[in-house]
Amino acid sequence: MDNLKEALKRKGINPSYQRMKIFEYLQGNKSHPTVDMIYKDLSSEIPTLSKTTIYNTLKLFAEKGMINCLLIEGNELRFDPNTSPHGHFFCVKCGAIYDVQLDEDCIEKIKKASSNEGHRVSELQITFRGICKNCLEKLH
Amino acid sequence: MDNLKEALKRKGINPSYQRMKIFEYLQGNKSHPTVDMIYKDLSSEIPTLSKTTIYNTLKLFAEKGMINCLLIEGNELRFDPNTSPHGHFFCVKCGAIYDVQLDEDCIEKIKKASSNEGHRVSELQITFRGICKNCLEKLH
DNA sequence: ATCATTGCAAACACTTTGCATACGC
DNA sequence: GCGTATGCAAAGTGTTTGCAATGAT
Repeated sequence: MDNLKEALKRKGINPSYQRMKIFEYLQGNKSHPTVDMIYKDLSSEIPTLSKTTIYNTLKLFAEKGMINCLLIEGNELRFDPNTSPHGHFFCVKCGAIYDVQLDEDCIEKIKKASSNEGHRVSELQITFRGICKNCLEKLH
Repeated sequence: MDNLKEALKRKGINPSYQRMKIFEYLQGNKSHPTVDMIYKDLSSEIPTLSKTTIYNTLKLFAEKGMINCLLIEGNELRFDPNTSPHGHFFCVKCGAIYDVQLDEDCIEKIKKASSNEGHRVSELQITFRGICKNCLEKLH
């Protein structure tokens, strides 16, 4: 718990109990959870937890560059503690989201395509949609 | 108007007045409009037009592969009549969305990265965020 | 007459806001 | 004690649904 506290402090974030718990949850959960998932999973441990706090906390984390907000499916935000450049595969069948490692050269090349048109690119989101490995196997 | 009618028929879509008008609007408007933009722009011409009809029509067009639905910013769907593979640049300052031409080889390479992990990719969305050319120029 | 399309109103789902309470130094 | 963090309730926003009215053949 102390290392969580230190990690938040280092980012200039006051390490309250809720913030530490949400941060811990994100670290141990790479499934790109929604606010609702975080709420459901943590409210047994923190019965008074409110969604407002989760929204506030995630917004704060995102502002400090600790997590990325993803808009992948429907109207639900998802949160990703992995801020290194990578893509996401969304399974239209089961709704799972997988990280996809991408070739660095390709990412640079693609970023340049946009810069070349005169825009200043700060972020790049690459999202795949299709049917995931697990669902494909179940079809047999 | 007749060529619009034919285009819809060819796709197996009953060419009602509303559908033709919405299709025409999309053809002449490459700014990736939202439902609200379409509604505001067309309701002067079609005073009885309802958003439900726009939603229904766009859903139908998307199912027939005539347009793509984009989830780029906030919680608003955007619609793109250009179904060839390309990326989108979203300006965080003015909200404009630009098409970005992408290197075909790169797209193929990136698609493979995901297929290699065992998933079956059917769609790929590439979205840039940053400050657009116009806004950069205004900063001087 | 029949079937598809339209469009209003209500329901929904996710997010944000306003504000009073509780917490921590 | 004071400033920040929390959390309830209400409002806001985009989308979907239910269903009656309309339109086309």
